Amino acid sequence: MAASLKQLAAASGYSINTVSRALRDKSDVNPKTKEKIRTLASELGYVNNNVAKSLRTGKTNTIGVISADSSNPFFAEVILGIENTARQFGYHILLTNTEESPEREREAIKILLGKQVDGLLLMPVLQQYGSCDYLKSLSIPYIIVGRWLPGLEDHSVISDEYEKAKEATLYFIKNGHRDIVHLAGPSCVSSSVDRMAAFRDAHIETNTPLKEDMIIETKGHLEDGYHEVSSLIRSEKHISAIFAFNDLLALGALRALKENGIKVPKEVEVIGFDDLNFSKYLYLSLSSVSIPKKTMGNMAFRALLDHIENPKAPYTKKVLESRIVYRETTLVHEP
Amino acid sequence: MAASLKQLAAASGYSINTVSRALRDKSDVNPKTKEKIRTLASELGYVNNNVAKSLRTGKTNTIGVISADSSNPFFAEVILGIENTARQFGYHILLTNTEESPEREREAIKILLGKQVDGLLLMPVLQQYGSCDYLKSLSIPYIIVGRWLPGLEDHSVISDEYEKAKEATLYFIKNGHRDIVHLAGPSCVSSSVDRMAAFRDAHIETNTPLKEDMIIETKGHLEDGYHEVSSLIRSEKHISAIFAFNDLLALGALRALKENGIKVPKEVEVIGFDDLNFSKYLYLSLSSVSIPKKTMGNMAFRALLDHIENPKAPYTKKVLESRIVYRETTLVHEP
DNA sequence: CTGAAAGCGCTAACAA
DNA sequence: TTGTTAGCGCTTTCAG
Repeated sequence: MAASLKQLAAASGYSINTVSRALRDKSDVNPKTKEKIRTLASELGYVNNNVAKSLRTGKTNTIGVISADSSNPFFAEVILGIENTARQFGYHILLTNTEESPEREREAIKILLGKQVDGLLLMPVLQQYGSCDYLKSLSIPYIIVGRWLPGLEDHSVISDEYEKAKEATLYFIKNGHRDIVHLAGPSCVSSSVDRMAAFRDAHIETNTPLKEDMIIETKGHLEDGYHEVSSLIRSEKHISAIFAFNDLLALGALRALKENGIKVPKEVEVIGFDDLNFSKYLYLSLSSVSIPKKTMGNMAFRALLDHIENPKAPYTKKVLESRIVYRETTLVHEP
Repeated sequence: MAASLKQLAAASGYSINTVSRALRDKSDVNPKTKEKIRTLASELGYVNNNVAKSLRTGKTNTIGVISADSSNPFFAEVILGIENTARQFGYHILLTNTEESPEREREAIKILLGKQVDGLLLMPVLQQYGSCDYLKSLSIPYIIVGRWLPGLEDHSVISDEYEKAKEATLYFIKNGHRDIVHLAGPSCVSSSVDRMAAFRDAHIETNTPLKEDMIIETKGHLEDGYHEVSSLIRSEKHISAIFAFNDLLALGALRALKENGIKVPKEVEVIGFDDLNFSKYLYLSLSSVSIPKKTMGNMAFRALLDHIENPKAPYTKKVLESRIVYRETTLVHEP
């Protein structure tokens, strides 16, 4: 196994160079020679050693993908979009998870740099001290997917979530809701910040009083939605609507409401975020802000590729349009 | 950026070799020398070039992971288990999706071999012609995750799904069901084969008549469950229970039942497979065969690692125990 | 304890 | 059209 150019050269009588050029279909090799070498290569099961090639060319055709948790359906979809597009362009992805830990994020970047990836696609956490500086010092291109980092906004491929989060909140307010709970995401994530800000701003702009204890920070997990809403109900606080940072939280919340005999959407309306694949198939199809996840992954890779191929090109922020899909967890919805 | 050993050597006055050995904390380097070199390295932002290292050592500390669709929550969980464990052992994963296409599977293997991965973790499709031969000819170790391939059973890390699928079907039969629909998975996947066989065998062993048109092959997607059950209902075929190849199909089926005003579990009982994270939080928490997905990924990586470190070790099939979780979509369930 | 030299497998510049 | 040579950055003998 693992025949090398050297062996092909020995077996064919040509030099290593000629074999290499033949295999890469260079124009200055005699077609007949190519043919001979080609057949020999496939007979011997030759596989080009990309490690050696990369060392020589300085290109690995591999990018690093750093996500918080690739099993989260949102990230999973984005990553699929990335992988599909990358493969199409002859790139492969090295995947790492950080569980939103800044330390692991740093470490992941370092390791991926060591592996000489051609670029980085990351969903980073907001950090206190100098993480941006670290990124800024990178010599390879990088794109931030679905999030932003202060000072690096131009590196983002992101959706218009602030606008849509506000629209969702305004929907509630206009419908007369005054006790809207916001199940927020982790504060170290830019999307949490944006969605929460939009939630607040919608209240402020409409002069709607907002009780601070209606904003509940979570890690964005399924169980969080369930537990937080369960305990909210137990505390007998009045809830008339729930705006969730993501569909997982919304799903947990719906379950908690159901267990407590609270009718959705009559007594409580619910809007989630991300529009996961299963959301429209739930018993009560979930109203949600629909983010084009695969497209986001696709665009992120293409943006990265642009910068890999043209390192001097300036970065520009890319904003994808999302839209609210009103389904059965809201009173007003499409049929 | 990208300081090399050479530059560190020049800057420190030591030879390349000494710098290399110091950085790798070899015992035969003067501690003070080490210290000097270390600080210099971090000042210059030295990052070890793993491509060069791999070329020299013949190890990449990277494994290839080939899945059908990493956005499918089942695979996503397994992959997370793989990635977490791999990282723990200093390995990284190169992820590729095949969408159950044999051609893409072959191509993926070839590319990953070219990238010199130290091993392969795959969820392969059953193939007609000689795919096993291809795998058998590989010079690197490989483990088949959650599936099997004829003749390569020893390479599998898998769950006892045949047994549990039979148990689930028997549950239905014992409860008096005679019109049990099986929403099957794609026939090119071993788990579909096993679960369907178990479904049949349970009927045969209990002398329960089984109508062929109650077995419906699907691609295992959410929409398939919804559409197949919808059209089943439209055709006015009597259904009293549904055994789904996976939870996604079950979820789609539940939605179809709900839209048609069919009560679960009173009129139709449903059991899914995989026990996805969200299944217990559904409006009707879903009864399902619970596969330890992360553990499976974990074990698969460890098995692979064993063979990477000890290439001569014989392969042995590893079977993980799964269990049926009876929830609200079955009449009998835990509280 | 440190250094010199070889070479992993490949591609690219240059010669023939 | 083909071959020679050098070298990517690292680790690994082997000498000193």
